[in-house]
Amino acid sequence: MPNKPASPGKAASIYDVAKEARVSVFTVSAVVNGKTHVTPRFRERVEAAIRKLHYRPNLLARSLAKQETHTLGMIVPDISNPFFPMVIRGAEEAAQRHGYNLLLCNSDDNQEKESNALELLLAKRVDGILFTKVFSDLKPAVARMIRESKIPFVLMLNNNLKIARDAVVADDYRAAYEATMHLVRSGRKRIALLGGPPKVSNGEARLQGFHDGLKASGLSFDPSFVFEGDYRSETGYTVGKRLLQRWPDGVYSANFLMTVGLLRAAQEMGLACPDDFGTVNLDDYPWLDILRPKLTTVELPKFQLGQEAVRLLLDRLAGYAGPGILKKLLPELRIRESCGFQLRRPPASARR
Amino acid sequence: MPNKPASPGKAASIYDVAKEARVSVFTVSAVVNGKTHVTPRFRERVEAAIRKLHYRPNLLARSLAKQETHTLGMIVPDISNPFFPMVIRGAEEAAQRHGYNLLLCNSDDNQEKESNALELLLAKRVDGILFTKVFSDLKPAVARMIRESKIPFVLMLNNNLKIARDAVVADDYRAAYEATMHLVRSGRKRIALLGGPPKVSNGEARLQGFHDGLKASGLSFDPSFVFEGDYRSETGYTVGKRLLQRWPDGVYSANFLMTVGLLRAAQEMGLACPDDFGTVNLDDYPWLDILRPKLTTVELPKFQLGQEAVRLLLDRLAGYAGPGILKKLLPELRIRESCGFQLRRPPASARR
DNA sequence: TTGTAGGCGTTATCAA
DNA sequence: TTGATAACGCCTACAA
Repeated sequence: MPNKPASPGKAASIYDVAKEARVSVFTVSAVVNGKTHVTPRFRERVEAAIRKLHYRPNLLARSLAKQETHTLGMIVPDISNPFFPMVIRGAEEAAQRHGYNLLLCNSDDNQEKESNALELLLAKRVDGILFTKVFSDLKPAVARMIRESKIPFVLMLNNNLKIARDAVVADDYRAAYEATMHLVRSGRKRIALLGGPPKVSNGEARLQGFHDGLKASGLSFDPSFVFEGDYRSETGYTVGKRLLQRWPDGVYSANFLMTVGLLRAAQEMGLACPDDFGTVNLDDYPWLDILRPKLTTVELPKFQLGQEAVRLLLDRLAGYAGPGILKKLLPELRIRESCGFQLRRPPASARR
Repeated sequence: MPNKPASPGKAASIYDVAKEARVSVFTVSAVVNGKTHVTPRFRERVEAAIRKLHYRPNLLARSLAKQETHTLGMIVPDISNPFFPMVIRGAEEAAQRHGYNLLLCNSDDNQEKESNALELLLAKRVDGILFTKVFSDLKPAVARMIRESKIPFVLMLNNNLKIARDAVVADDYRAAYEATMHLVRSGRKRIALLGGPPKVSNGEARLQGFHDGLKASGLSFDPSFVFEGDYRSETGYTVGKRLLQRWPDGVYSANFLMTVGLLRAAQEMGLACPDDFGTVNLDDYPWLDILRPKLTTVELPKFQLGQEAVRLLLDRLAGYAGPGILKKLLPELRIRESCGFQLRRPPASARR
């Protein structure tokens, strides 16, 4: 039974348009969805009515009817961590291009918020979910929700394929390896690692890359030069102090915020970078070039990270049912000043 | 007529639960929504069925039926501009606390994307919209959409109350005034303004604050020391070069990204901060303290900006129908090193 | 090519 | 306190 006529304070519905154009809702629907089966005269009448009533399809109703929302959920730890905005832009760009929208949630790497976010996304019936999980384990309840939900998940920055079938990660082994090699190339011999939290999927790879980089350079691996942080600036500071007390001459720091803390600790201790110790930092930002010294970094392709994740998700949505896919994104070493490395060696007199 | 029994691949509906618990959908709905009118025995049966079937209410259907989504739309120029994440967090926090979610869109300060974003939010039937608009004018079509939509809008960083009834902005007059005064206090006499784009709502206030600051200090206002940018780093660089060629000894730069460009330009020109020119930068970040010199800034309360905006919106949603409200957030001067100002004057021998 | 009517999963109004 | 049943706005077989 058709709805009532458009009341003054409410948005026009497809029925209002149909009545105004003296056609059926079917015809209106056909016009709105760009079907070709409509006679020009009818089409014009409908379009005129749409303009007149300022009709705008109700996406809620459409989603309910079609059983798909064309919306992708995305859970990130914290949008105010400067790492994530570009990941989100990458995801958004890829999603938009295929007619999908992004519904974003912050989890603060907190089990409960994570669970709430997931609950919300599932209740809103998103078509698939990008789950960015840097550290901490999965609450069993959350793991179960993922398993029981019938929609595809793509894990980001976490390669625990027991959680989801597909994942896209940075190649942490490679990043640590490259960083370590560069520190060695810059003449460093007592190299420390300021890593992420322990027991994380990428922690092992990073440690291994660090280890192998030292070995390949003929240096020995000393576990007491390995320090664990949690990617936050304060921790970079406190752990950085302990770390610097061991007098390393090189540090690989596994994210930018921790590097900020590390440099603050160094300053308080009267240590200069790169003179007293060199630094390679994971992940780069356009505004870093006003830092002195300019940071030598291993950049992860953040934008691409988001893009690829969406691509995997859309493949599943398009029906791909093959085995799980793990994409590793290659990091890129960007040599600047914080290691004191020069491609062209300075004259011997000026060498350190 | 009740729906079919739960098919294997689909989520359980309220009907499935009702059948499983041998009650009506009404009772299930009452339990789900925490009504008190349900007999304990019925309630238990329903809850057991919910657990068994992993039932989760479909928010699409609920929104359609209740004609409200409990979702607020938010349009920001660019999430990867480090200014906005904290604004978003503030808005999100306030929204969550009142049972609302945020649906985020990037406009890239681009008329078409802005229009698309608005269209999407309206089609998704959000209950209200936070519209962050730093610069550029409103396309007539967009202005019309806002006017015709029956939902409340709150404008952010833009006080054009012809667009929306309520708005929350930073006090740009005050920020510019304070910054200018501080530059003068630091002994600067040839002070330049690196502002935002022209013809923007806050442009005039900023210019006036700058002007009044000079006047109050007995300095004369020279229009050729006023430069216009667009809040991007590249522009800070190019405009910064022109600006520095006029040999100012102080610059008020109206956002962080432009300051980055400005400092890069200065470096290329062999100019040192704060020795050759002092700088006050609008808007502060926790990781700025590893910059040398540490930037003296006028911070805008970003988190609070988002919070207050949501508060205004929720007031409208709660039925407030009074006159429009314009909230101005007071900036906060944070004195550090980039002006060369010392609270405790150094011995005369060391003075500049 | 166009129209009719039933379904999507809720809430809400009336009866019972 | 509970239960049928009609909205909510759209899509889509199936019929005409």
